[in-house]
Amino acid sequence: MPTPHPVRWSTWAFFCIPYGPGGHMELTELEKQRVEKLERLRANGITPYPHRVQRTHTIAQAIEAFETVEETGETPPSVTLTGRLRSMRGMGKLTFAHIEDGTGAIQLFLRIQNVGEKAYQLFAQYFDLGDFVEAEGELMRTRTGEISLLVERIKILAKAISPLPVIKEKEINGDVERYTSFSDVEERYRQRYADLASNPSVRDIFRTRARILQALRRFLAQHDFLEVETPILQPIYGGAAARPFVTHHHQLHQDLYLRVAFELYLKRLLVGMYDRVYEIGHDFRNEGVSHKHNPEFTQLEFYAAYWDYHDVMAFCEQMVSYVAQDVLGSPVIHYQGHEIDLSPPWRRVTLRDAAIEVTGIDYLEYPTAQELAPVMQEHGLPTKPGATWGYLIDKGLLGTVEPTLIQPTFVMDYPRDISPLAKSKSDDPTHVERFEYFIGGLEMGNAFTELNDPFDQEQRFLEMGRLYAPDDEESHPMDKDYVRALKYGMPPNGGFGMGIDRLVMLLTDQPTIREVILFPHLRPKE
RNA sequence: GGGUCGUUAGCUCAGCCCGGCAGAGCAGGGGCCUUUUAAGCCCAGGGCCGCAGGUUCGAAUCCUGCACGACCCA
Repeated sequence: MPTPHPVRWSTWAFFCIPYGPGGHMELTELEKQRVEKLERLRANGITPYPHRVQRTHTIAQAIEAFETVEETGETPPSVTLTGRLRSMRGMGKLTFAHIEDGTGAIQLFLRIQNVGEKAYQLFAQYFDLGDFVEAEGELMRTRTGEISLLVERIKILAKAISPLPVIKEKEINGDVERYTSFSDVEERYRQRYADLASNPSVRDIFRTRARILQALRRFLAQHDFLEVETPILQPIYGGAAARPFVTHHHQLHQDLYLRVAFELYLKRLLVGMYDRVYEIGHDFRNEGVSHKHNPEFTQLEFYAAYWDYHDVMAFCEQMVSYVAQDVLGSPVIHYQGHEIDLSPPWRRVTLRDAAIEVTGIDYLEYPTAQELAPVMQEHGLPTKPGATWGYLIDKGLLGTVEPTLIQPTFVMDYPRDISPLAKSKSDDPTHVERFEYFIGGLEMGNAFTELNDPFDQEQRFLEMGRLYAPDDEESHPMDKDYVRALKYGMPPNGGFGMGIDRLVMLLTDQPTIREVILFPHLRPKE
């Protein structure tokens, strides 16, 4: 017996809920006025939400076409354009308006003598800012020289009931002065659709974001990387020191974790004889939110057989500067007042040297947590009771160094106990071949020469279990299947992770991660 | 987790210090207007002042708590 599907139920509900004005929507005064206009349109035999559209040109195409015929002296073309009404300046029997589509904006020039008295009255009385319209006519220039559509016919395509925030701006000597805006940060995120609809600069951020992802994929493809997809729902999480989200599969009676990293699955693929794989997708970390952290964020990870972390560094600096060049036209970027040159080679410094440079503390002189913690406290650096040596170095020392790393910097060679998946340095078993890299004071990513010795790997998982309690957020549970994979043999390889949101912040000069995520996580309002 | 600041009309904000009728611009409504572009002019309207409590004859304003947000610190 099939269970009733929720969609069925809502179809049923659809017939029970009174539809249209007087239904269950709560309307403001302004919205009620617009519903009234919508009803008046219907009363005049006009459907406010028609099915089909006749567009001959995008606005950008129309402007280009007009500029072409202006040069050749041909007759301007008759076009049908569509877009959202952005401004209206009614002057009695004449109205100027602007419409905007995804490609640009153009002025409409409506005269009663062209569109006819009835149509003009309907437009003037019942069309509002925010409505989508279709307008047909001939392109021309007004007396002030602005390319405009002299409208012969105008039709509503979709009525907007809620008023969009109106942004008025004036150009003064090339500078745009904005008279009002939609700027309440919280409301912009909660109603991102209204934010995007009224703030073109916000739309630009996400166009740039898309181009960054395209450039990354192109660069990786050019270097023979295969894009793959691995599970988001995982029975055992791993690959990063992070607290996971837990969910549950009802039929299988199985708890599942949303992945905190792709790492362990991607490296299984190297066992399976793919030499170079990468994945771009979401990681989920059940941690605090901040201007640099969203619980769900976009990550790039790649693994390349026969590389070590030096090869990964060389590839990383090439890739990031390629993306900047492709998207911004230059490897030199400007982030929050800093000029940053992404051209290779980037500075390489060991974690130890970086820590000495910034904090004055050589952590090798204090080889245990018991010795290091008091020294850090003397220097006014944060510590945590019960923290391991590696944790103190990572959070306390590196955390202090991080904001100073404005120009791109590889910080190399990390303590072993916070790096359970990286290969030890052959001349120093207390450290591993690992780097993190920093740009603009932001941690951009993490990489290592990957550990491929199954016995060492099993040992590391066991160490993590001893060092950290199972519910500790730094804990790293044993993944027996991953160890089993390593027993079949995994080629030596270099692995790499990068926070895409942070890269987008950098290349769009945004101070917070929420500005580069379309729908960032927010607390429920009530 | 701590500190600072904020939440007033659809949007952007003033009013708060020093308690006394709830304000402006834009948007919206009515009127005039056939080359405007922040169009203009005239008229009228629009509010749970985030929520709850307290002080007071009287609270948007002072006090306390809470919610949400921003920034800084941890």
